[in-house]
Amino acid sequence: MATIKDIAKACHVSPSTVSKALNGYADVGQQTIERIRETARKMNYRPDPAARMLKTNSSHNIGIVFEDETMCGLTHEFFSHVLNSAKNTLEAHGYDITFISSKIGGNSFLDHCRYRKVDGVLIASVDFHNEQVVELVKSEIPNVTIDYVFDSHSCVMSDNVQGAYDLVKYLFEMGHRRIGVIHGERTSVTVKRLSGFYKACRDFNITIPEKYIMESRYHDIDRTSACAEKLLDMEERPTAIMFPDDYSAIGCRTLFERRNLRIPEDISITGYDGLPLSQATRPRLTTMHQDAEGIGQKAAEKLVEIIESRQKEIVEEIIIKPNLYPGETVRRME
Amino acid sequence: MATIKDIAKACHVSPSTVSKALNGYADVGQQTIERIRETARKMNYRPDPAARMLKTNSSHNIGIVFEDETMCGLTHEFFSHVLNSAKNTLEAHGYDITFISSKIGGNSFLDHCRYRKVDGVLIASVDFHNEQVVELVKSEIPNVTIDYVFDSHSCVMSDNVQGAYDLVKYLFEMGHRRIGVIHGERTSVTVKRLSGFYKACRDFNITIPEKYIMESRYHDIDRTSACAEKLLDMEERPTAIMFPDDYSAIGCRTLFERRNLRIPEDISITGYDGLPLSQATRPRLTTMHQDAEGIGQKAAEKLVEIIESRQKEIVEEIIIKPNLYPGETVRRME
DNA sequence: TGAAAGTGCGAAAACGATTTCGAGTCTTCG
DNA sequence: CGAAGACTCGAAATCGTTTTCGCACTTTCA
Repeated sequence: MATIKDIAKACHVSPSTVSKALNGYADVGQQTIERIRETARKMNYRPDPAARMLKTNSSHNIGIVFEDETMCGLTHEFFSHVLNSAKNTLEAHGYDITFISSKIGGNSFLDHCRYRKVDGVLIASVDFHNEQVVELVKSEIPNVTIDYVFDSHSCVMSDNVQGAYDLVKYLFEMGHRRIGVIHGERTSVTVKRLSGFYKACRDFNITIPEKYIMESRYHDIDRTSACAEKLLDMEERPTAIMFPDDYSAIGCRTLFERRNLRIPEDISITGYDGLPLSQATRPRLTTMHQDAEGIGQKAAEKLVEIIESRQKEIVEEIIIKPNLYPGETVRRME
Repeated sequence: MATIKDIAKACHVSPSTVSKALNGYADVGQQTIERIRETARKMNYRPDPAARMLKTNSSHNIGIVFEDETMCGLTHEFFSHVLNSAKNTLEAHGYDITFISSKIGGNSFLDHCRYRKVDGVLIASVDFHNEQVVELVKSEIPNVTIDYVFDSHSCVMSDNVQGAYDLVKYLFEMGHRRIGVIHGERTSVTVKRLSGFYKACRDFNITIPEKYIMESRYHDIDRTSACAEKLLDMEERPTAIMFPDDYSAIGCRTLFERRNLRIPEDISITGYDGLPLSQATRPRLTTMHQDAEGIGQKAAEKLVEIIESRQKEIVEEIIIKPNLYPGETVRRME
């Protein structure tokens, strides 16, 4: 690889001048700049990231914190889409990504970030009350969170209040009044969806018995299935069940089948996420589509903006609206 | 962060000695070594990766090349499992991972690898005839390929010959004689599966008309669906159709439904991969399960072994056997 | 006993960039 | 005409390691 010295020699200037020409310093002559830039291009020069990192403490590398309770990591149906889109966006800006784990470079996320000198970090799908995460968010490292708001920090959110609201509204319009809800663990996302749910119930004058609301975990078919079973066992069972996510909704169909319940004739169900898969399986799932690609891209762009403007102050809360996929798993009640 | 100099001062030795003590050089006294190691531990010292990288040209970083024809990247249902498992294994060995793209650090995979000074690279799910890939495999960078063998290079393979063979065998035993095949693009994996398929046909004395074998692409529901449609339109249609992968098999169920064909009563189908999802949807898909986690882990371990033993010569072809998930999408013919 | 071999350590030169500071030349203006 | 300022540029220090080489001292053995 060509180094800065090679270019210096070729242009009959000093390495300092080359560096300055390449980094846009003001004290270099106009023709010199052009000459240097030209030969750098010709020699296919790229600054050595190690050297630059050593000197400037920045790596052109973005950390990704991405752990969920079920530890499914990269295989997470929804977040893999967010991640993939963020990755593509970051690459387009010349950033590589590094997965942040608390087991490398120290004992915490922050240690790992400092160790690898990431320029910024994207935080998604974790327990935002985790003290390691809080420490990272409050650190000197620029960060953008996904689906959680910290005070005076930028984040990208899916509008979960509206999403849950619209889903209930749809069920209401289809004639459902007895609606069961199985929700995920009590994350901020869950809280928002529940608030949307309750708001809709008030607006449409639906009264939901306490026992219709059950807590499970996202992405956990076994546990969610157990909740669904309890709902089905009630003497006055719900006519529709809202699942925490598409994956568990699809996974729970085993249960209905075992009980000879047809969907949607005997029981209506809804998911959440709008995975491609939810529309590929039969009957098509009624679900709330979240724009995973949009979320990933916006988050990445925001982070790059913060990093390159060198001011952590541009705080913005970007909200992405979900939209309903009507599907075929909700029956119209007469 | 504590540097090597801080430790040198604390131990009243020179930085050189500290470095040597930490890196296991022989010319340091036994007590000196212990003293240095102890204070390094106490001061929570970690070598600066940038400095180390600059000097040694190695980054404790593993590159991942992972692009498929449909460009679904991280969202690929099967490979995300392979990847996730590889990632976990590599992290346990202290390696970070970096996705290799041809758009960063130059114009090719190799450029990017050199730019980031990755210690090794894991190559999966790409077009192995791509000249960029070939260049990378033949380069000085240690690498392990997944599902493709290069001469005198290590790789981890799923036994695709056997897998396809066993799938046909199962269909045969269930009484099927007219078996349609929709296979993926002509990668080495496809070639192996086809050879397993033909071998089984010979062994069981099944004659398959030419037109029953159709080429589609992996993971491409639209295209595969079109192939399936042609098979269904034949005057003597197959009684069973083998799909290239679970995802497209599940996706194509829209087609059967549209034609009022019940699975498996009217038509039998099989997938390939054995994704969790294939067993969560109804009816459970009959498919060949590949141990994605095992593949990822083995590949990672092999790569680490090659890197740390510093000899590229330990060539090994690790073969992972798939196993049949009988499922419920194949009908027993009378 | 003297040379050879073995031990333990440090000085210093890298690796490839960035950045400060000063120096030299040229213009400008009182 | 001389001083001040603008404009270009380079020397050198620095980031935190690794690694070579040489030096001093001790042990071994003919």
